[in-house]
Amino acid sequence: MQRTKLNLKKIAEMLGVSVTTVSRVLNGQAAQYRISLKTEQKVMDFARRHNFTPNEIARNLRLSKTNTIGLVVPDISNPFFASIARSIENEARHEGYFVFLCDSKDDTPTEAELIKLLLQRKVDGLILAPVGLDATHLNHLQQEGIPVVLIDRSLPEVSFPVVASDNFQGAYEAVTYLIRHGHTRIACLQGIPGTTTNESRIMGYQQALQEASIPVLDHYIVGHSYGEEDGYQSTQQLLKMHPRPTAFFCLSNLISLGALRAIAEHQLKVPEDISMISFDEQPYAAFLSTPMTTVEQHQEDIGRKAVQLLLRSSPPNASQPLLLPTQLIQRSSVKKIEQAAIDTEPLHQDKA
Amino acid sequence: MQRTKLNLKKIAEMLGVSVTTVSRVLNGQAAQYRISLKTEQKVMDFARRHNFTPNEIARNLRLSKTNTIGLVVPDISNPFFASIARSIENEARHEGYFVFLCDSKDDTPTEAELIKLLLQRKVDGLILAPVGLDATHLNHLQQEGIPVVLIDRSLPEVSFPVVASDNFQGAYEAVTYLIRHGHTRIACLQGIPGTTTNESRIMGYQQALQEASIPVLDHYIVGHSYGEEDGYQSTQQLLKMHPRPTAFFCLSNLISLGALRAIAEHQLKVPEDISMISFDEQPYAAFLSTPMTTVEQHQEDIGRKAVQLLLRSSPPNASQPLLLPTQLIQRSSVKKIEQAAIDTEPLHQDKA
DNA sequence: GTGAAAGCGCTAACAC
DNA sequence: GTGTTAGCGCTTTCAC
Repeated sequence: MQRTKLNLKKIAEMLGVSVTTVSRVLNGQAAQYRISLKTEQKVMDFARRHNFTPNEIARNLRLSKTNTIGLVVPDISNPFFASIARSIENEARHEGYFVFLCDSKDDTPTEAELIKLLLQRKVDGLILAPVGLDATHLNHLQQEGIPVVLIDRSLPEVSFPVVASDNFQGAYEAVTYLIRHGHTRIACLQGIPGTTTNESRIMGYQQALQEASIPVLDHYIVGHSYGEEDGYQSTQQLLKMHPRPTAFFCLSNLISLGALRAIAEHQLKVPEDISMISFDEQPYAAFLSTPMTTVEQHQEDIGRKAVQLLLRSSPPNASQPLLLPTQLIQRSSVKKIEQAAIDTEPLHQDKA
Repeated sequence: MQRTKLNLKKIAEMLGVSVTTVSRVLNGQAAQYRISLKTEQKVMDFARRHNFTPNEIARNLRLSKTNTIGLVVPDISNPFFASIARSIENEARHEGYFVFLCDSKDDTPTEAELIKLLLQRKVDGLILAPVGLDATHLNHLQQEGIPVVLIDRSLPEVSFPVVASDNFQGAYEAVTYLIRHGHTRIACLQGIPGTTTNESRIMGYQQALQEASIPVLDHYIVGHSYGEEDGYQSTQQLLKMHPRPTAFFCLSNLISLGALRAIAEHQLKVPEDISMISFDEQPYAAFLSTPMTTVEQHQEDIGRKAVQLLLRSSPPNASQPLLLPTQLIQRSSVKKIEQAAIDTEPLHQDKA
């Protein structure tokens, strides 16, 4: 644009005013400091003409505030986190913040490293979807005095505010639905064992079974991660069992995709041979070879709430996790099994 | 951690050395400046014990370098861009950069605003997937002297380096494939008209038709955006036509989802009634009610190349767009139509 | 081997 | 109404 980069000082010199005045005008404090309209115009005009805006880095340093937040997610290519990221970016920008996107690849050391670097970068806040197995690096964080909000997953050892779906309730409803359709041999294809999200869902699963007096079989709970491959492996394992489960409860969209792949390889059909319910609603769920019954989470809400909590919360550490409701979306991946009759009162609302 | 935040000066005082020395040690320049091992150890130990790292913002200001890059995409919740974002974040971090995630919502003014703010934030580089209809704000950018790389879409008026799929070739192969399966009434459900990505695909589509001496019908090219709803509307429109197209070539994953919805509503089946090929391979493509034949793009490569180009390119403006090959993934959404025989030599490799 | 001091560009307390 | 100036925390030139 111009030979030498502009700055407040140069502008002040050129305009014959002081740096202070330029700064004030540019920050919209002209009125507040009773700067004459003439001076204000002069500065504004110049800035506009030369397309000048103050150096943010200098402001950041001076004000000890960067207007940035760090977002760390396990996998941004997972549509679930992509939606959350979108919502967070949106909400943050409305508040004048930019967000650093970081992908931890579900690896705790990477997560710890990212957090360290973000702090070094002086982000004003941190939104984490932690891997969730180890909390030592998070405990460290507590003393840094920087606002932190956890999303999706949490850790018992840590007392940051949490925004997540009501995983217990979502799982409970899904499994209850399966039971009402006559299923008793219900497998659970889990995500990462030991993480709060996973455990809440498992508890919902178990609770539903127990209430129906169906024994909880440990070997019906399989899997180690939320990925596609894991769903595939878990299914291979489950299909070998005798008696075989009649229904799969998959704890993520990717797991269910892996399960579908394995089921197809075995020439089996959903729901004729295997009934299925999957966590995470997806745009394509309705168009799968068998439209999938899903437990929908509201990513928009999770993201929005997380930012609001981060930016507005007066108490740095909230106590109660903010649990957002899920919704069971009924399609046709669950077969009604005859021999069970149970009561038939409607429990869930339809959609789609 | 400690009462008053540490900084170089305080450390220097406490250790009885100068700020310079502390800075040098912490930057690994101890050897270079022949600092005594004793001093070095003293500083290092202190830093480690107090978990001290230099304030990045201050460094940024001093060095006029932020080690950040801005990423602007039209929709981060679109799996296509989510994958690219992941790849970019990864590659960038390997190079020591952080990335600001920005979602333009396919809105040019928003895009322009974001770019302005990112420049103010002094990002070291910009990776843009531009909306692609208006280039005025990008022309502006040219003079800022900041490295810019465009991905996915480009603009004729602008001369930034571009990394994208070979859209012409991808479309050409897909449509040729349809033609070889006997289709002549092939509709194209396009994205945003006037954008290079869209036009390249349209040209590939037309070229394939022309080579087969099939007339190009303007009213067979429908749609205005890459979204699901647009695919739905376009399909409604196409299904009303007489004669009806026998094949749909959809220019995005979301468009094809919308098309599937409309087709289902009309009680039609893929591929019996309508054959389909969709741009963008997706994990679920194989599990749709009819496994979808797709044109796969390599998002990983796009992201990686973009970062490399951005960070390594000596010439600020590259000339030739970097075109990455696509791959046709054959599944079963294309029906063979009898009355056409054509030659049968194999043209494409299979996968999945 | 080490240090003093200038300055990156900005804001704000304090003057007048 | 406007200006002077002291830093924010760091790097680096130049000096010894």
